[in-house]
Amino acid sequence: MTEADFLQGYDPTPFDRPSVTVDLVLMTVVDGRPAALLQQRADHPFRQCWALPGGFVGMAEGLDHAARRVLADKAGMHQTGMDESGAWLEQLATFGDPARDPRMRIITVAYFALIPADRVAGAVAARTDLTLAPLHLAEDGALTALDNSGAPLPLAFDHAEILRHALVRLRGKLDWSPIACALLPPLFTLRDLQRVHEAIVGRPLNKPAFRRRMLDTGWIEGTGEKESGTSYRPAELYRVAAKGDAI
Amino acid sequence: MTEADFLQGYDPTPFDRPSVTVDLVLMTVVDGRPAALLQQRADHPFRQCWALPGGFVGMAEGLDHAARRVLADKAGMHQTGMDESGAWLEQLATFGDPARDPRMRIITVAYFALIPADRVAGAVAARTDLTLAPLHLAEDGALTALDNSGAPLPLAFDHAEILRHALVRLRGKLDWSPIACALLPPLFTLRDLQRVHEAIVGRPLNKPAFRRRMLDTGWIEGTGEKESGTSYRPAELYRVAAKGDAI
DNA sequence: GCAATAGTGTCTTTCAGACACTATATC
DNA sequence: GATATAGTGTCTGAAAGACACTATTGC
Repeated sequence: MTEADFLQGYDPTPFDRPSVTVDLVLMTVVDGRPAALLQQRADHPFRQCWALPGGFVGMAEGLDHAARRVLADKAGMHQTGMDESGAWLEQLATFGDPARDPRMRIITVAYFALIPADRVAGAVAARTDLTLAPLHLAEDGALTALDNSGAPLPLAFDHAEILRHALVRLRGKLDWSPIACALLPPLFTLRDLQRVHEAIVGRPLNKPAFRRRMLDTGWIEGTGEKESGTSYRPAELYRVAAKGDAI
Repeated sequence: MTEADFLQGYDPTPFDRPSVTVDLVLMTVVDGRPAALLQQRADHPFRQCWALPGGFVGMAEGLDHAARRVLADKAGMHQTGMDESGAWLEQLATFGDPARDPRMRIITVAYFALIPADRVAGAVAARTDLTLAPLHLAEDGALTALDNSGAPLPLAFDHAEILRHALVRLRGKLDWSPIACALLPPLFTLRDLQRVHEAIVGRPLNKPAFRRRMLDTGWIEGTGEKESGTSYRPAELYRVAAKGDAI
């Protein structure tokens, strides 16, 4: 029997199957702190709790595609120019505890997106069910998302755990990938980049050392242009280098 | 309506769903090279090709549990003592291209296990459909699994891609986690550990520097015991320290 | 003593942190 | 010129690579 014959007679129906969703941790930096986009649930379960934007994976749709769709639709972003302009999207991990959703067995593939704060702010301001919640990682590893007053937000499902993974991953990749550039506009100064790094690692960094390190990596390149609108010496504008390594 | 009421009336059936499997990259070091356990397929599709051991995720079973079950069953290992003695198991990534399996939509969560070579060798020798294939990562990033004669093995599905991810992950974690110790017996010498590191990174390492680095991390601790059976000066035996950090 | 490897002392190089200094814009 | 920040020169200390040396076992 050839493989083609085999496939023609194959019955794919006998077993019960879990549902598969994609959840998106859309992170950015607001007021010097890492923050994630959360959506307040209108329905049970976990009504009124805050959840990551997500959606079911279509039967003919790849996982990355589903994540991109959630980024464009549910997260309230406009699809226009989302990918070209350097939104960082990568798979984070998959969460499949049988009890993680009380309705039914749902396995979720968590993704991790980075976008400059100003690109998200508009969508958040236009909708009351969305918020950019600052994240706080305690010494003991517990993660909390905070509201405007600094009080912890109630999180739905296992989303606190997913957020924790995302923040740990973001911190871990800072030193060996140009990931932080995805949180800045296409043109940025080294000061801007340093502030993003400081927000994520949670402590001040040494200026000359940071500058040396960034320029040595080859991740970014100077444009020769300078920023404008400052009342002091304007800094040079940089952009992500064409040969920035992926993954 | 309370959440309990909602759940009682919830109908989880309406949508079509993908199948979800777990695939296991069981890696070890053989003859100074990284190698992975592969199983030759007896059936279509990809008959005669080599595949990662895997299995469907049960409806009431967590992902980690499924991976552990595959490690114990399909990989031909005996369950006895598998976890206590430090087999490393962690989630790698999830692969869900709609066309990755010609039968139907199967999303697979890949796991990554590390076991000392001698623990796998017995199971492999006892079965003709299992092999420990040395892995070769080319300069251009392409991964090939080799047979005894050094010829590339034909790999099923997207398993070459999964193997590539596993080897890249293993290399990346070497420097900041005690992961390599999982490829050695409970007691080992610093020379053994260095050889494992050299096998994975693919180049010789400096002895004093390696020794300093390993002892400074606190990942391992000396036992005071020495190896026996050598015809030269016996080396001290080390073990993984009790406070070795996880993740 | 010989062979073989374990384990260490130390020099050099490299790189991060720290600090002070110079440079350049607006006002 | 005052001010504020950009950007750099240089010292110091920590850690890696390299090499040679001493130590300890079996034969």
